[in-house]
Amino acid sequence: MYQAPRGTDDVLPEEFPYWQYIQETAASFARRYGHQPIRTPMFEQAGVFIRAVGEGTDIVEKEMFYLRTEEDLVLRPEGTAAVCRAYLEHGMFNLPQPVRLFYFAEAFRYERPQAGRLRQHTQFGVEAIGEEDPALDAELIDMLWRLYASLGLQNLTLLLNSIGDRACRPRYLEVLKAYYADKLEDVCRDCRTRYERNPLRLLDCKQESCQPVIAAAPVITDYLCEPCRRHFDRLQEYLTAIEIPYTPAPRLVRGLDYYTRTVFEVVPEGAGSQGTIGAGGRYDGLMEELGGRPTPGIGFATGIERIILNLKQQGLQPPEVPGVQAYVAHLGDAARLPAVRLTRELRAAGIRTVMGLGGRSLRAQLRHANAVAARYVLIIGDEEAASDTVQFRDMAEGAQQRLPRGEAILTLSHALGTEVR
RNA sequence: GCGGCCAUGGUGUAAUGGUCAGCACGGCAGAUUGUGGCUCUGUCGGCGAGGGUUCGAAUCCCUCUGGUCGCCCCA
Repeated sequence: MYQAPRGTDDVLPEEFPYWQYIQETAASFARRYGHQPIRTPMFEQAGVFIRAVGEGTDIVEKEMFYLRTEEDLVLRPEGTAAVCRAYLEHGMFNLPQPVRLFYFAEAFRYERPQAGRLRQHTQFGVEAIGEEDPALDAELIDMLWRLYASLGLQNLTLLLNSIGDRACRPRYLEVLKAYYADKLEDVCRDCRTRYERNPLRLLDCKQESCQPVIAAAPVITDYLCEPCRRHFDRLQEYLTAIEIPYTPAPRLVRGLDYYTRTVFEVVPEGAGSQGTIGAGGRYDGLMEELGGRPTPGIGFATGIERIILNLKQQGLQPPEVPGVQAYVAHLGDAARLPAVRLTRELRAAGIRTVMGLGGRSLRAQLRHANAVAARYVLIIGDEEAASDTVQFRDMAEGAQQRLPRGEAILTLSHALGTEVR
């Protein structure tokens, strides 16, 4: 038997209420903040991500799905870089800035699957490009935070940090490396590698043995240049003003190289390693990396599957999605065509309808109607077919009456509270 | 990419080397002429795949596949 590929999930009908609920809520939030939808291809030239996400990152180095082509195409491993490519390609810098966008996009990463970590997952992403005002940072953080609240998620923590920019980060990294220089024997092997390749990630090490070293390490926020300092201070001012309870996280860094200044992450209480449900940050250097003019930007992404995981853990149910409203049961050869026509008419009237199939007994059809939770059943037999009437049955009440066909449709529409079109 | 645990019908499970792999839920059908939910009866359907050990394997061993937990990384 075939199985879905490793690390992928089928989303079955019973799961769809979650998806619909989250997507509708998220889209409505994005629009409320002035954002418009965008959709980019599932695959891109590999360079888009190599340039944007960074050559030394895990995503680029070992997690991209390369397609079998000569063009070096890869399945999109994240959303931001692709949207920035589209921004440049379509000259969106000619639009009123900032350009505010949102999207739902599948992302693909070749990783070892775990609960909350899939090879294909879906992100709700939001980007605001072309403005560096920290008030914009605050807006996006606000959107993400309120979205979770609106979905009913509890006990979340918003971690916030600034990782500086090209002006001040190199200086900090030197300080950090100087600090680590005489401690390399005390830290784990990975950290020794990080020391050479990506010192910022030293702070992110989870090894027990490295914690004391990290705890005493110099903190980047003490080394921010004046503009970054100011940006970060303002952002915190704004967040406080709009009552977003953030937690300063001076050691928070992110695994994508394009981030500058603001970075943030939302984690549930008691989060494991797959805990982060949403994260983002500013990427003021990214457009240049992709060959465009210097253009600031900020965005976030949140994983739909992880949101669902947390909704379930917290016992939160999505609103029910409507099911079948009417069922057309029929028996006898004379009722065959009238039943098909009636079904057609009901659907034309906007009523969600299914018809009994397979020439089954009336008993079987009613049982079926009950199983698919149809509230009303319209029954046509020989007599009804001959007189152009139907038996109109309310399954919940158990009441039934014979009505002329047209009247039955009106009665049904009325009962369902819908208008016949 | 590293380490641990796990794998029986669609779902949840029982059977720890030896009767046709049992049960529940579920699907379908039936319980007199054209009426659902409850009940009863019948029926459908399984040892993840491939090797090996053994007289004999769901059960022991190996490989693969998949899941899961921790690490790494990330949404």
